Amino acid sequence: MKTIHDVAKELGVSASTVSRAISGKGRIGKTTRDRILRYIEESGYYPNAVAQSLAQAKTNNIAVILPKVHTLADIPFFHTCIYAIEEVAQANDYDILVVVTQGRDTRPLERLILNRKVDGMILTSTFENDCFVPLLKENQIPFVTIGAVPDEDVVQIDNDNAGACAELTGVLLSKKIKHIAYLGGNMEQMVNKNRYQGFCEAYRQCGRELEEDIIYKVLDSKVMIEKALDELLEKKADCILCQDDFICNEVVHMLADKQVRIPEDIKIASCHYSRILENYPVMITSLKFDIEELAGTACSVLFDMIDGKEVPGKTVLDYEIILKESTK
Amino acid sequence: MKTIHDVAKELGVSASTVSRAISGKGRIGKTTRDRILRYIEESGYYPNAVAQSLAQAKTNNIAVILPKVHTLADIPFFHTCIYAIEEVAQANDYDILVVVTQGRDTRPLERLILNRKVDGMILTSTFENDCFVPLLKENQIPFVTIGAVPDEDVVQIDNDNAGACAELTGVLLSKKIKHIAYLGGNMEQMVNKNRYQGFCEAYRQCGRELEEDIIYKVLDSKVMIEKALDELLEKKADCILCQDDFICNEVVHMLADKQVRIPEDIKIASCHYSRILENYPVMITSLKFDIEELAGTACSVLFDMIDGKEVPGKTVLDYEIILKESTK
DNA sequence: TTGTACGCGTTATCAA
DNA sequence: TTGATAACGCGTACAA
Repeated sequence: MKTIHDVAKELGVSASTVSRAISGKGRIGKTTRDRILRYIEESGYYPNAVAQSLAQAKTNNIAVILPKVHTLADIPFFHTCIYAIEEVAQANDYDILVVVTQGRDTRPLERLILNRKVDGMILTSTFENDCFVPLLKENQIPFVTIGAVPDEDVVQIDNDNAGACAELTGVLLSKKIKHIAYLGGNMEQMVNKNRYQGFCEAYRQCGRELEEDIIYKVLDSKVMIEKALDELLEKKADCILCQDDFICNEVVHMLADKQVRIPEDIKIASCHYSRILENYPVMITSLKFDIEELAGTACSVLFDMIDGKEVPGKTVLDYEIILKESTK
Repeated sequence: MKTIHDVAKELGVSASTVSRAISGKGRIGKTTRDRILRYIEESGYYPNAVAQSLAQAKTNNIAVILPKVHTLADIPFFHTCIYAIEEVAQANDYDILVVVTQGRDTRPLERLILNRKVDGMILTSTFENDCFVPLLKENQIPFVTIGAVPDEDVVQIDNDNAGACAELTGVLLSKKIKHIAYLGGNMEQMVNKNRYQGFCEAYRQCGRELEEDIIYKVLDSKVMIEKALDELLEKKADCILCQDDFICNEVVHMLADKQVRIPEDIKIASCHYSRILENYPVMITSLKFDIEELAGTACSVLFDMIDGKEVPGKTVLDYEIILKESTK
């Protein structure tokens, strides 16, 4: 492989002149610069990224931190995050390094921090009591989160989950619906917590009392979902608001098994639209977020941070409410 | 950040001694080595990966090349690839760099090659006339493919798609099934080509003629699938073999719309089991491949290549035939 | 405007 | 067994 010295020698100039011609930094004569640039083009010289990284203490890599997920309902979100981030990164001459973390195991992240192979990181999942955030702060790693965190001085990009859920709930309440059951799980995840807050907020705004007996907040298995479902059907709920598509998916199938019709017997809405919802005979009312924009924005903001620019502490993105037959 | 020289100075030894203590390479006294190792442990020194990369011409990174996919049927496969590769990489002290390519656009790959940020690559998708393979060969990049390629001297890890499809077809033929319709799309993808070959092979082995009029090989849109479906129903096919889950998914929904019952009116089988198949009222007969093993093996083999070890030209992994009610 | 010399942090070669 | 020194390839003050 050809080095900058080879080019310099072949052109009868010094290596630093070649370096300047490439980077555009520092003064350099127009003639020589053009000559060097042309020669580089022809000879196929390309700077060694690793050597650049060492000299400039900048890798042009960022890390995308993913949680370990396996359910069909969760996969598309992170898939879209990866693809959207990769696209923005590519456009900015960055590469992305993907790291998977499991639960509260911080070791993969610690290793990544020690290795210093990246200039910044994107957390694609956030928890109320997040163990990754303090680690990154301590080590002064530039990072952004996709999703909210309680910590105010963390740069976060989020959809307005609370607002969206409040509006959706409000719409449901404004219909002739009497009893909305809420089916949620894993309240440590910020997204879920915010959605539930929005749900409560809508009740407050309408001056209605929450019906605690048909609110389920810790459903983390199919068995629990089914139990909750049986109960709320018993209690004559006339609508089910599902916190995410995993729950929604289960509910739709269980209702089909039980011969309960949507929306004739009970209405259904989900707080997240993923493609999995396209697979039902009945279209589901849901909240739709632009994940590409979410992740792409997160990436752009991170690059600004790395460049030392001023960035907003929190970027809140919009949502859409998709009304379909499931709540007709 | 502390460097190896800092450690050396603080310990009153030379940098090279410290380096030897860490790497284990070269001779070093037991006493000094232990002393250095202990001190490193306490003081929290950690070698700079970028500097190591430069000195050793080894990045300890590999790239995972992904095609741009968006359908719910395709996403889980690549998701599992990423996660499985990341796990094996992590265990071998490697990091993975994810790059997305679109169609036959080789620029992302060219950029990656020029940058030399990785020691090797994994192609997660293969085509009959692949434009990435020759590029990597020319540039002498160590790489493996997940999926087959015609080029014999490419190291490839694949499931026995042809064999699996042949066996599945054989099973179907051995039942009282008379007319199997074949629904396929995008024959440039090696996996699809091999499945079709398996399908044909099964007919040959049974001494039966292919029924060309109910074989569809270029279905790349919902409209085309629906047209094919109408035709084959007209022609009294009694079973449909779907080349992948995207097609299977469409077929299942279209049949439901048309009030055609599975398996009473027509039987269905798919050449790929993904979680999307779990979402139907009727379970689908299908081929099941262990994607984690597939991708994990690909990664291990690549590491062996990078280490200069001898590796098998082609690794063929097994499959399972899952017989369900859809072909009862 | 250009060239020289040194630093980035590590490994490897060669003496001692 | 250990230490000095030279790579690895590039960027950049500083000098010319």
